[in-house]
Amino acid sequence: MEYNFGEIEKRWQQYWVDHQTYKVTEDTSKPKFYVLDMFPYPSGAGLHVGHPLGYIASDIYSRYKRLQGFNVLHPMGFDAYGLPAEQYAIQTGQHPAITTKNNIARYREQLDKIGFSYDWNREVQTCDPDYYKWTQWAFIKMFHSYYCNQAQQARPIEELIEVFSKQGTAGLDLAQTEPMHFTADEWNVKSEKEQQEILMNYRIAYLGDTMVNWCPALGTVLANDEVSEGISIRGGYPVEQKKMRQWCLRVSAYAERLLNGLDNVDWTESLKETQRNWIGRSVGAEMTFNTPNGVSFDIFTTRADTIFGVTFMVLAPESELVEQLTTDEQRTEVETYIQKTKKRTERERIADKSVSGVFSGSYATHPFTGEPLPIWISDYVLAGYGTGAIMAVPGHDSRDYAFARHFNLPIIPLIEGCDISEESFDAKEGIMMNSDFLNGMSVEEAIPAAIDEVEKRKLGFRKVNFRLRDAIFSRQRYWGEPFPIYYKDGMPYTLPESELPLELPEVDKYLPTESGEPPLGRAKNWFYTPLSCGKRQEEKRYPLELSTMPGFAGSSAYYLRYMDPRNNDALVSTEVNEYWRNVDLYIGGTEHATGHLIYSRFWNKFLFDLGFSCEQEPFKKLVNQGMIQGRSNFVYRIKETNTFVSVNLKDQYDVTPIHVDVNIVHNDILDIEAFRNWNPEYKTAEFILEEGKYICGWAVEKMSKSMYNVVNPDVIVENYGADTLRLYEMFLGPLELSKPWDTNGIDGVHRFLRKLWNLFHANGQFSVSDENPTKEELKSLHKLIKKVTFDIENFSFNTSVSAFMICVNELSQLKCNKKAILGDLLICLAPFAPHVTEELWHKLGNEETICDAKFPELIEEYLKEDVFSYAISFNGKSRFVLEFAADASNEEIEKTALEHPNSQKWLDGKTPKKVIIVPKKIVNVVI
RNA sequence: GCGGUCGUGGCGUAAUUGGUAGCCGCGCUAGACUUAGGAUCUAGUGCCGAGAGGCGUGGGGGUUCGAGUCCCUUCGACCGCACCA
Repeated sequence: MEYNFGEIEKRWQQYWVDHQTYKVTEDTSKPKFYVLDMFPYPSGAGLHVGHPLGYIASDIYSRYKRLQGFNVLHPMGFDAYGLPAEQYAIQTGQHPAITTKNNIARYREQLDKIGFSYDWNREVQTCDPDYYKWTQWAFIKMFHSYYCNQAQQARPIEELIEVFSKQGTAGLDLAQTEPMHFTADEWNVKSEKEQQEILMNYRIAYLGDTMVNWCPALGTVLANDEVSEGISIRGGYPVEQKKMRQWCLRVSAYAERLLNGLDNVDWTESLKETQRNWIGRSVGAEMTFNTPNGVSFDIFTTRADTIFGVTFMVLAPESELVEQLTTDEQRTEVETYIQKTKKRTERERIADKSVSGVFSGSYATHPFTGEPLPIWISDYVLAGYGTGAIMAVPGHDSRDYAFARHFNLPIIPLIEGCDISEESFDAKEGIMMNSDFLNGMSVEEAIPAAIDEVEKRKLGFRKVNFRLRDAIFSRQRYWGEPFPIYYKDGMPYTLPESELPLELPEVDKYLPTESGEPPLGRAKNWFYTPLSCGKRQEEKRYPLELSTMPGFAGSSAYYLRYMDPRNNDALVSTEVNEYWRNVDLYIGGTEHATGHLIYSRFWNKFLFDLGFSCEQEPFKKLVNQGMIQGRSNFVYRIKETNTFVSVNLKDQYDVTPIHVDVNIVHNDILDIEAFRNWNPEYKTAEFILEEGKYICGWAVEKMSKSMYNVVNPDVIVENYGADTLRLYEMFLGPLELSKPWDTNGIDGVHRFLRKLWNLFHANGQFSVSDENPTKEELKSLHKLIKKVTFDIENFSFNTSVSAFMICVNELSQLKCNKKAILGDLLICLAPFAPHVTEELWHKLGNEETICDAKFPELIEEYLKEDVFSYAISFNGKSRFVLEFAADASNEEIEKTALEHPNSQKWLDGKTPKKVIIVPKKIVNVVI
């Protein structure tokens, strides 16, 4: 009987569906384990072999945990809102919902073929109103919350309103957009609109006028993580800085907690470091500088110790201070400069490292020396970081140095012995000089001493600054969650929670309106009419928000929704949340390090503060799978002919390499017939072969259609079976490593599965022996159990596939087809190759499915050796190997080893100084 | 510039965590079988050497009886952040 993978896999997938094998419920009698994949965005191109890599790993881990008796939650869904579907809709007019639905169906079909153990009953799709109801709900909660820095917690805004009416802002420490101070009396006399405007300064979801990344080509604003080097990540269009009123999430309020929380999660150091960089905490001081004409402004510095080296001040061109500090004589020059910087795109600004700037005409007074400091304006100071103004210390900051050199400003050295003739001395080391009370201190001592003095003289205070910005949360696009917001008197109000979801309306076109409003401006009746006594008050029509939410909105709390996906009364019920808690293992790509993984942690912490999530961190352990690159194949066409020459002969001709579809190449050998049919142009192609074959060249490139190197998992499943695909993807190398997909070598893994099959299928019959296994067979099996347990726990799937191969090879040699050993072998293997194993398991007469079975106990007894091989080494160089009984004493081993004729040769009459015996391994003789 | 990860056969990789370097697979070589195949099986395969043996984990140095593993130094690759004050 052949190993008929196609038939087996089809049968078992049907069995799983019929028996709801992987349906999971909250079973409190079992410990829970939550394994999650980053859900995919269903693109039109379908899955390629790179996508399932992480899914296979998580599926293995899920199955392994299930076999260990855990109740495993292993769900899957789709991140269905996003730009590509909308761009496609703009081009074709097809509704993105349809495109998305089709793409999801295709993804689902492909995923099913690979044989994952997902509980599809729990599937979520972010564009489903039943799902985004809870995205909108969370937004409403954020709108109605503020962040208290003292309690380090989000709180309902009603509390704040109460406090304002009693004490104003006195004694409060709140996360805010702008510093504000008012008394209770001042608050109480304000109109509702004025109060609403003030509250906007504190809401966690707020409307704010901020510099945003505006992408004209996409017609929308983008978050910082959606832009790289001035180019949009989606589409690669230029992005410019623009001040706009946008919905924002006060992520920055959580900066400290997001940073500290990293210490309590089991993520890779590099990923944590990426997040730490992104959060960018720096400790320093905020200091006030005054000008003779009464204007004062604040700057942030991490180097308060260099205060005596300040020779000028610099403002960001966008800073509001520019207006106040520019003198009449300088006004024209300043305005010209600002116009010039405004015109430049972010990309141009980054690319151009040349020094530019303009003098404002004003001077600030040095707070210690009283010296006048010229105030300059330059785009090397960023408006968005710190206060948008700096004190320039050209001696010890390379950017200030370049600026000072360019404009001939004085440079003062502050560190004894430093050479600043060519460049600044930026290192935080050395002994201070030219610095009054700091002289003689090391930099390390001088930084806190300087800040102490600043605080003493009331010139400023200690301050922690973060690079992390608030997330810009509106997109001027169609295909996203509508905001549950309507406007009354120009102020935003939330819809009542009971009226959620606010469904995405139909529009005639997916483009901005003629007046430049977002596509939702095209929707008919996009108004909110309040409900009163169950009746819509048609006379009141309030316009609804026209922006939609960004892609990360729907993916921020999906892991919570999987716990309780059909609950219509809560995102997740408290009871269910307390059972599943958070994700034990999360697998996905590093590309989400500064996007989804920050937003999701923020979102969860917010829900935690309000008591909707019972854990501070959403993802306990996180593993990043590597990318699978493409392995392109080439044929070499001799120039101006239709003749192709095999790779090793190509140097003899003048050739053009041409990408050839990897699906018509096997082990780098071209299927000539298929090639002739591939493209009419090649119908009459001639070939110069080597040893009767056309061998293709190859290169590692990104997997993409244009390189003809996309390998579709369906094709592999068709030819080799899902089990081979799963095993091979794991066997390719460590999970975290990026590697090219190379179909060469898949036969080795496929052969292994056939070998396993053949162990129990001799002469076309399933045959299994009832005899007791021998010690040798048990030893082989338990070596495997030990290795597989260790490897899966350590996510070293490639080595455990190797372990299986070794075990099956050994059992083949022993011709072992014992029932007693087969059961355990199959359960060990189940995480990897469920179809083959379930099939064999079934044939054993076991009615249980693999998923009800238990992972076998390791019995160390079977691993015990009778004899051990010792390497006998002299001064660390091993020379020969001797065997000793397992119970041999050290004295015995030493004596025998030294008396061996080979030892005599190496000792050459000398007496050993020392003999070191490493148990079961080595006898090292030190001469 | 700052931070992180890593360098092992022709290739993908492994090494029980400081103890016989190269497991497993691909590829390659030879042989067997055969209805000649992109099939299967057996043996071999780090390098040099006929052999004994020598040399080998990017380079150099160190600690140790013993280093792929630890320390210093240097070269190289990849990733993240970056006019962030």
